[in-house]
Amino acid sequence: MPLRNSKEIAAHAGVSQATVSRVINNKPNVREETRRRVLKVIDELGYVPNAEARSLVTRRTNKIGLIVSDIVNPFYPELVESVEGLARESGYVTLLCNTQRDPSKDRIYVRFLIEQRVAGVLFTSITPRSGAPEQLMQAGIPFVFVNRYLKGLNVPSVLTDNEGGAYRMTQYLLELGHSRIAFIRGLPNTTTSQDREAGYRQSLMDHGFKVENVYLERGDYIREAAYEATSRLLQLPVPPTAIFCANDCMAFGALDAAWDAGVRVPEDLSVVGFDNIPLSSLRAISLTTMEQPMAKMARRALEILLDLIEGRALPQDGMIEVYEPELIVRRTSGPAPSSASGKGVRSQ
Amino acid sequence: MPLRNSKEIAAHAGVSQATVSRVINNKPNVREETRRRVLKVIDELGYVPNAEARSLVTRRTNKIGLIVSDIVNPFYPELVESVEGLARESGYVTLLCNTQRDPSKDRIYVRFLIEQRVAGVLFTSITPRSGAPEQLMQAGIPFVFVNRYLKGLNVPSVLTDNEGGAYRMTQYLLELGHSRIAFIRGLPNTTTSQDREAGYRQSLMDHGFKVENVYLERGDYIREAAYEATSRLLQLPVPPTAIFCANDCMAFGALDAAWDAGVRVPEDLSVVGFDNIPLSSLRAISLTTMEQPMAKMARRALEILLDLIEGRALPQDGMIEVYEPELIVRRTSGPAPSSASGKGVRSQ
DNA sequence: TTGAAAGCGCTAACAA
DNA sequence: TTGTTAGCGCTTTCAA
Repeated sequence: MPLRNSKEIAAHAGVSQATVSRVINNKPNVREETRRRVLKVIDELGYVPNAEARSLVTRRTNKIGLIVSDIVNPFYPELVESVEGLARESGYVTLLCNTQRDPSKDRIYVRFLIEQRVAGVLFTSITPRSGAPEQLMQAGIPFVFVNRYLKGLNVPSVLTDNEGGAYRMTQYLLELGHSRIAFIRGLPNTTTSQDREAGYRQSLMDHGFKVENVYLERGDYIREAAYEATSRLLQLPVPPTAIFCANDCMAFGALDAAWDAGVRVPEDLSVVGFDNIPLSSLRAISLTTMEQPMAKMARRALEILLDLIEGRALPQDGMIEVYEPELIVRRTSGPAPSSASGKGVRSQ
Repeated sequence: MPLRNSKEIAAHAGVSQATVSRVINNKPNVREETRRRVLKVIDELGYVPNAEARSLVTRRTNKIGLIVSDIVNPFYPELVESVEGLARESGYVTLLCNTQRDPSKDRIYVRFLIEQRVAGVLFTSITPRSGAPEQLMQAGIPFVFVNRYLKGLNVPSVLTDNEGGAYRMTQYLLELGHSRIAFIRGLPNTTTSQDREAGYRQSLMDHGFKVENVYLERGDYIREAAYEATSRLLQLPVPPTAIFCANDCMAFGALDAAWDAGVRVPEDLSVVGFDNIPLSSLRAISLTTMEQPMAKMARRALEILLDLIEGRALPQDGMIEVYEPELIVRRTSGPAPSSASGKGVRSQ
């Protein structure tokens, strides 16, 4: 038995379809007794209004698109939970789009979302030249960036001060006496990785150190790649005494690589990350990292999106909100090894 | 500038709306030249068909609902990725519903999904008496259970042999010489927790041991609760020598508690989990656990759902597929301490 | 091969 | 307070 429609409800209740519409939308000007009668029929027949038909005539939907690059990266679930939770509270349903770290999927997903006539889109993992923002602009659908953003585009964005955070993290390591600090990059095309690298570079330079290319590795924000990168770093003639990973996931990979190489952390090698994902606080990991207030940022980004959708705000130039990350010192970082002059840092 | 509609395309191309419809749906019986002309106009005007209007007339949508209880639990993202990925490949968009471990939200979400007229729903975290299955049945919307299921209801389900897995895990610990094995339950209303507990009990009994109530604790599938539970267990006059947690997340909490209590793992205490989430393989954790092939199970569950949706199958009695979990022995489990006769197991 | 017309389920003017 | 009517954007007969 398929679903009922409002015409059937109207017939059963002996009223017009318009009155049924007024009742289900809590509109005024319905006699109390009529309302009760209609509600009774709705309940008895198990009627559920059709949101698609409603959207067609009201020209508004209660769907929002959420695009993430890698739901399996423990960084994203908190963000997703936050967005989806607030969306539901606000009457919106979330269409999840997981691009599996493939920027070319952005276009495909955005096309999907436009077909669905979503009210707005939240990008957590935007990359340049995807064409996705242009598609949405042409369709007149508002969107907001969170986490990553695009430089030079006036899109409302909620960000962490990645450069400042990385600067401070690097400074923290320098103050511990480390002079050979490696950096493992995230995905090349992302502002998060670029800005963190910039902070790392600036901090080194400001403190009188040179950026050594051998200490720059690529990790693509994934654990396995960071494992490989760390293995390479540890085999250098003069290995680093500290490794700064552009996110926590990669730091986990780095810790594994150090473990397998017999390098003690933090005695021989300091490893630090960025994000402070929930697992980083496990006693057995206890990763030093920069905490991003992702839940808060995600909520704020959705708030802005809802303001845009519901006409409470217009996208203005430079609507960018920046949150400061916080240094969380745990047990994977420590003073540079005293014998830190050459191969001495390696215990194997 | 809002989006175009097919009428505008028709006008610009000098054809009827019906022809535009034929073109965008790749229907036959359109002259090649006409097709090209229409496609050109579509491209120029940036036309994107409206899925909602289409659904209204075809009476089918390409939306599926995915209900998870706790996206932040690292167990779920893999499942979500798998479902969402296959859904997109099959032309469906996924509406994500995260109940935040609150079964009463099931009803609210299902109502949402019915309003959206989703083509089908995948439950990963069903609990009894939510009313959600009944809602969907009345609406004539097919659904499938994966991970958790409901006994006595003939709903297609894709499951792990939780009881068998827990039985084998308990046996493994018994064979290591443990006689005081504690069990930390998951959420009470879930078949996963109940079945794992049943396997634990059966295994103890089959090997001539009694189930001691003091060794049964509640952990609700979350790390923090398992931390507390473990702390209590370790303070018992005769503490357990092994703790079997109903999922990996809780095992992480147990490891933290042991750490804080100065109890060595696995020398003084073995800790094992269930799931084999990606982080369990970290060297610093190295958790012994039962692996569930979640990605595979999720894909299979969605396949079944799509078969149901697209009429390739009917929900038959007992459409239940069971996968065997696999014991992964790592470093959190070891022989029972030889001094395992009283307080000796505690090092602090 | 193409077009005209009807209608999916709903809301919103307007009229009563 | 309630009903009538038109129409949102699309597909689908049926006829040409």
